[in-house]
Amino acid sequence: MKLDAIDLKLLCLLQQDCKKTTKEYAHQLGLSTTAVYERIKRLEKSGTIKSYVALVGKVEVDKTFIVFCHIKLVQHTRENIKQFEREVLKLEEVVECHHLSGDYDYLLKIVVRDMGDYRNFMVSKLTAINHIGSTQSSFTIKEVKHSTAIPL
Amino acid sequence: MKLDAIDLKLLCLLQQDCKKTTKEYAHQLGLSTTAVYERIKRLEKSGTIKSYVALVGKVEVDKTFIVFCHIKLVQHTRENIKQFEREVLKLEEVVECHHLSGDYDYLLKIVVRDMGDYRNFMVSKLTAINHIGSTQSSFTIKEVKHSTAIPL
DNA sequence: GGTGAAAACACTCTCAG
DNA sequence: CTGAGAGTGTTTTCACC
Repeated sequence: MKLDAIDLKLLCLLQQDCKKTTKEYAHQLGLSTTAVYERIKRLEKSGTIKSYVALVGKVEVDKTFIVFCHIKLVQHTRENIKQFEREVLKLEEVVECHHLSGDYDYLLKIVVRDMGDYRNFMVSKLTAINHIGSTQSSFTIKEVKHSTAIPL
Repeated sequence: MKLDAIDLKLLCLLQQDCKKTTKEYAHQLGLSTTAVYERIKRLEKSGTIKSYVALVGKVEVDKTFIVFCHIKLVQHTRENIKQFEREVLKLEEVVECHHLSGDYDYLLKIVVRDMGDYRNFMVSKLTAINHIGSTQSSFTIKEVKHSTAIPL
């Protein structure tokens, strides 16, 4: 879909806070509420806006242990890749999984409570998946920045 | 703050979709709308719910090039670390920055349009930051999984 | 494509129990 | 936590620019 400058500005606002009133967005964009209302509906229907979600504080729910785990498969057959990805999707602790270029095949971002929980996750869930050759985990000492907004 | 089982269930629902009506959450939780209304307000005020945001499709806004960039600093003085982190926060293309354990010091997640834009970003923005020793970039071939929800 | 008003509706929020 | 009521925002349509 074609997006003009106002659409991008609106998306920026919605990526920061989606619970304001249409009136307020209209004010910030210098448009009428109707115009903004219709733009939002259009963005929703076109799939540009995928969903509206609540962001939860890691500290408040006691899930502050973030791990990045690089994974190498033993063999890169189509079947192995498919099966690995299917299994990873089932693991709720894995919040992101990227098929990467470079030395390692995959990068997983895992969110758990502490090192003990991570060990349990590794032993009973992750390494239970077939075709994994090797893994390398790095732990987040400090989350310097985290944004869910796509830069526009 | 203390969270009971209902709070966690409610947070799960809100992490998936925050635009439903209180009535609907009440129905799914088997409570009255008022009870759910007050729980949500409590979660907001305690900071457990940090914000409500729109999630935007990468494809639809033409920002499908995701890069993970490992960074090593030349020297780990307190001043270097502070300055590096301050500079990184200013870069809108960087959606995540983690201070990591292991070989490299930082892991950055960068979202741009294509390889050309990434090169520009590297040359004119990232490498302009002081104290960077070496970098290593991996490109996402496929985003297998991406969730903004913390597993609860 | 945008505006402004108005009507119908639904939800938020408060309060008494 | 419940249920009902008052207040408010959304949603839709309309005539018009």
